[in-house]
Amino acid sequence: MSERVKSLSERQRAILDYIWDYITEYSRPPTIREIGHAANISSTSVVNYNLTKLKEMGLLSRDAEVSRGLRLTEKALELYEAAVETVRSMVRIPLAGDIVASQPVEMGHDNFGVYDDSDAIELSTSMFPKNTKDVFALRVRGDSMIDAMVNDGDIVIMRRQETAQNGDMVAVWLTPSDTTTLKYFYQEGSQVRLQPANPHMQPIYVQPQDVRVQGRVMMVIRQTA
Amino acid sequence: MSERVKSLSERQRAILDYIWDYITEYSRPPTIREIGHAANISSTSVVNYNLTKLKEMGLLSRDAEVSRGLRLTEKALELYEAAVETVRSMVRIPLAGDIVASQPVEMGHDNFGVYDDSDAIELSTSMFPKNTKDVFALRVRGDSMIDAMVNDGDIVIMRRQETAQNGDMVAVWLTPSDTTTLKYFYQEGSQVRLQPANPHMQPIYVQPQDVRVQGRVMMVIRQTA
DNA sequence: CTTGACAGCGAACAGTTGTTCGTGTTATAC
DNA sequence: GTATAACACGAACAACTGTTCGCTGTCAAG
Repeated sequence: MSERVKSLSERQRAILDYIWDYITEYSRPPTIREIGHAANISSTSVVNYNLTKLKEMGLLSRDAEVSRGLRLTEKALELYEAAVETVRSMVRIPLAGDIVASQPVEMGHDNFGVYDDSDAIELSTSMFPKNTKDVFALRVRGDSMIDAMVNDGDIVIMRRQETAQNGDMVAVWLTPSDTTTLKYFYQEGSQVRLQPANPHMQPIYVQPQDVRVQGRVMMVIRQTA
Repeated sequence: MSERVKSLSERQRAILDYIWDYITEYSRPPTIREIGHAANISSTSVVNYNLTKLKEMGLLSRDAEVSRGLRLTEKALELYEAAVETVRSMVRIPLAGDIVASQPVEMGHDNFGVYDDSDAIELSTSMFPKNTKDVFALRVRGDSMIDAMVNDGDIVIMRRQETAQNGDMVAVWLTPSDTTTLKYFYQEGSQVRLQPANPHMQPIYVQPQDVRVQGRVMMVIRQTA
């Protein structure tokens, strides 16, 4: 995120700052000329030029031929919005880290409670009636879990446990391939069937000693807006 | 407060509603003519007249001689955010029904607040900073949306709106094939690109008149335990 | 040295936008 | 019946606003 910001020219930074300030103060986006005046740019075309640049960086979106047709994107808002977290009476689940296919799930055994407060997921107790001990959230990195219908950026809420019941969706560490995947777990006779969430995909069968259950997936959340 | 609201004429109510909806959707206030068009008022002066009335009632403030110089006051915001205030800490979203590929999304226009309490999703407001008007949840039936990485039984939380910004994930009704799908929306020149959430899949290109945006997908939730 | 990308300037244009004015309609009070 | 206020209409205007175009200057690559 911040490396993108580094590439901002001084002017673009000033423009972005002004847009943010203006919206904060007036609850509406500024005009091109207002931006130009604030950034000491005499020509509207220069403002337009830099706005296009900012748009290409994904920091704002524009509605063509609409007065004040500017909007800051989520990416831009992140730069300005400090954590406006307020304390609420509900389940607070630490966003403990990332989950990637190439390494085991990090189980924050020791650093429990050391997680950053701003990085947490809040869920209503009605959706989480059970106790929340050993429950944590992980953000999925990469699209290696896409076969489990879990995408890059999704948040997986799971409970740490080393065993699984049939039908549980679990995060498992596969020793032979050294990979982490999310699968439905079925103990069948002497072997284990790992069933992808995507019903169009075929299950894989592994030996119990090659499977290390890391935790049970309780929920997958995908925020698109 | 409410006696003041009673004194709103039907037109003023429509205008205020439109301003609220517009700001929610576009993050900028509408113009006088946009208001007039939405409220079936042919003359800008009539809109101006009613805006003055609304201002006198303290429901909005205006910046003279500034395009889109409208702002809703706290008093007006109360009218729309009242529902959220009661719960305070979380948002209660009606589970309005099912979403299937073979028919348009059902939009519960009128039965707002009449939904069954047991069929609702509760989310923390920290995950949902915006207003919750026209926000509802649908349970996905069938695996026809699997290409959008949305599975049978998943819950889609969406906001009803008929337009989309580039990059929004939307539920769209495709006229030629009579199907509903979830796709990322991109207006590109004279055509629309619908990008599947699964990055391994190819986008489809359609003509704007063949696409009917039903709503914006704000979140997808999958409960596995 | 030349070229091309990048950044910027100023001017002009067409469409948009808030404002104002004269007029018409309706309902209520006197 | 008429006066008054509230509400509405359409037209016109000046200012505002996004867009486009030709041009200049800088600077690193070839």
